[in-house]
Amino acid sequence: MCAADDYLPDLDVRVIAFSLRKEHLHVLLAAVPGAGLEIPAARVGVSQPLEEAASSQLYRLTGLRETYLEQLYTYGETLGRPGARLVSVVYFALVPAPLAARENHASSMQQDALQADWFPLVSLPTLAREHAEILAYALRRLRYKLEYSAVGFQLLPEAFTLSELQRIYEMILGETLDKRNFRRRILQAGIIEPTALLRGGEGRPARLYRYRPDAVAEVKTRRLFP
Amino acid sequence: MCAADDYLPDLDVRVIAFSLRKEHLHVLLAAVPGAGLEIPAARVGVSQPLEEAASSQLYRLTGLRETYLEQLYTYGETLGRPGARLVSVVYFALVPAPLAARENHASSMQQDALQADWFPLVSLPTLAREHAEILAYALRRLRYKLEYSAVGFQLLPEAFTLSELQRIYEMILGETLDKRNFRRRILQAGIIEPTALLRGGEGRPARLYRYRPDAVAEVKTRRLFP
DNA sequence: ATAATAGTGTCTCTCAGACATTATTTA
DNA sequence: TAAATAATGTCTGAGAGACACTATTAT
Repeated sequence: MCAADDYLPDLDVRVIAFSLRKEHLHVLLAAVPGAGLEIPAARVGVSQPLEEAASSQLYRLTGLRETYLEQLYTYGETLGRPGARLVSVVYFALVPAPLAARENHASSMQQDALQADWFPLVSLPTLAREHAEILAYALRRLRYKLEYSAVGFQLLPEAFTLSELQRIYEMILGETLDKRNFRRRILQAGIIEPTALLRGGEGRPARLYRYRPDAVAEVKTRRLFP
Repeated sequence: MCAADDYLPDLDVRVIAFSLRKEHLHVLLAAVPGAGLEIPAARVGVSQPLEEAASSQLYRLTGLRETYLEQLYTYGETLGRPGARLVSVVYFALVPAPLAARENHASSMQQDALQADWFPLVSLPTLAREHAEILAYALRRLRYKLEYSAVGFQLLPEAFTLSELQRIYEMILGETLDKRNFRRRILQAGIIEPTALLRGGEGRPARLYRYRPDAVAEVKTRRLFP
């Protein structure tokens, strides 16, 4: 035991990763022996920046870099033993939907190493400690962010159709949107642009769009108050 | 030295307190011997919730409870020595403007105990380490929050005139607002209500308003994207 | 009476929201 | 040719933003 222990609670970094799989929003959760399902955690190395710890944890989990990652909140979790403290800096991440081909491939291999897996947000199992509340807060923030920023694209592969994009918005917001209004507004915003490609399938082929890398991600929200 | 030290950076809680003094926005800063001016910090007690540590720090600094307090961000600060880490959970607080009578009274007594004092945001002295950036971020968040929530009232005493309220908005947003539009919108929002009182002075006396305690603090922002 | 501050109404233009039909493909 | 999905335009109502004068008090 160390004298300073009184004031040095344990510290880790956790990542809530959202992704679309099979038309539903999923989260990445880790099965921790003896504790149940948790938001996956990682220790922070000496003189390792917090965000980098989160980012390399996300790489370990998904095999992806350069995904959207943002600090969410810092929780002082109460563990079972009295006096024991765990401070978790929680990040949330948006992981692009996999192309159909690699869906059960490279990424799941990475996950197995940490016993992490994707769970659909509808019909979620019981989580450890306060993790259900933390996750609920992350989802609220995601919904809220979707309303004033362009963050939705981070959940899609590089090229996507407007119908796919609309379905994402509907899925996260939990309501249906008018097709014409949706297209008008999303195109006016000037953050996506058409490509020369079409995607075939059942019905008329759809034009593929892509996110404009030069576009400002955050749109200035109209001030309303006052 | 303890074996776990590698993974247990030092942890504290800091509070950025904004307040209006003499027609300018001020911040509370502490002079730390050997380190210069800092955002005031407090240790977190064993099994003390983070927010409570911040809230009692704010009480120590200002003598006030029940002020607006919100978690801002968690920084891993780099100290001088290599390998040394300090993780700070930073909160920001809005402290009501003092009534003219008690301006240099009870509250400054409390501050002296911790060598903390109010500094105007215009013409700010040099701060320790990364604290200037952290403060700039807090100010951005305050501006942003002002645009979609009712948080501005937290900087005023219980009763205030519409002109005073408008000056707060102008001061924080750094732009002038139209008087008639301001009044129309703030009254339509239904979060303040007139009292029976007037405040005299030079010129026509102004009606006093107060924040409606039953009002929803956060107004739903019109979705814009898309 | 003059200086200082409080208080009040209208018009225009933009944009969100509601709404139905045609176009192109595969089976 | 039927079924499936993509693509497109207009009208209306609400509200943001621009704008100038009258009212009430102290000096």
